[in-house]
Amino acid sequence: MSCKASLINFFHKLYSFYGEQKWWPADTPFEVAIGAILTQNTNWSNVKKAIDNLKREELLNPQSLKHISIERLSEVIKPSGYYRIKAKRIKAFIDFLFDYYYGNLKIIKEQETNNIRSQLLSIHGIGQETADSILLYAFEKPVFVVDSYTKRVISRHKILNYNSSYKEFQDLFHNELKQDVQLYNEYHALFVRVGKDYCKTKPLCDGCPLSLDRK
DNA sequence: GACCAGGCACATC
DNA sequence: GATGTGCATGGT
Repeated sequence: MSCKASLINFFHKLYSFYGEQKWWPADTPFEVAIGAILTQNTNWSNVKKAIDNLKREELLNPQSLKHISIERLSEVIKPSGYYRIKAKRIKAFIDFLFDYYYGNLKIIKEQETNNIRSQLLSIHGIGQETADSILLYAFEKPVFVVDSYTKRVISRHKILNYNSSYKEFQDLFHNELKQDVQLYNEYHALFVRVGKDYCKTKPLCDGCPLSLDRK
């Protein structure tokens, strides 16, 4: 089928239009994981404020987050929105980290990808997109991250229905593209970039590098 | 003031 | 399995 050509073609169009995105914007894998939780249904500019707060308070490390109260954590991450829920989710992640891995992310990375994924999914507040973001951007595993922008673009091009499952979208990319961490890294980041610019009200409208009107 | 943003869990049918 | 709802801030 022509999906292979289409998907890699989309990638090249986006890449030549926007260039390298240099994701994930974080200094450490741990920061990626916390950022992945904070960015759930939230603009990154708000997440950045929360992360800056955590850094300023010297809280952006497993030990500090293990000992901080959930109330205090809520206040620090407030700008990211949904702060009460996200504080619980971060705590659940930290508990997992200390219950099974001595608070050390490096130990997790050595395991098989699907094994890590199911462990992440068992943590309260970590769903498929958050788990896959951590797998790809923190652990550098070749897992394609599907987000709302991805679904909009793919469904607008009538490759899949918008209501298709997460797995169906992910399988599309896994099957049609080579399993390549750098490719998946850049591709997802480019979807987010093009989504921010063009997908708000009129996805793939005039001027968008993936516009339906230009071939 | 309305609308949106790099989701997820939970209730209900 | 599908659908609806609560969660919340800050930018446009």
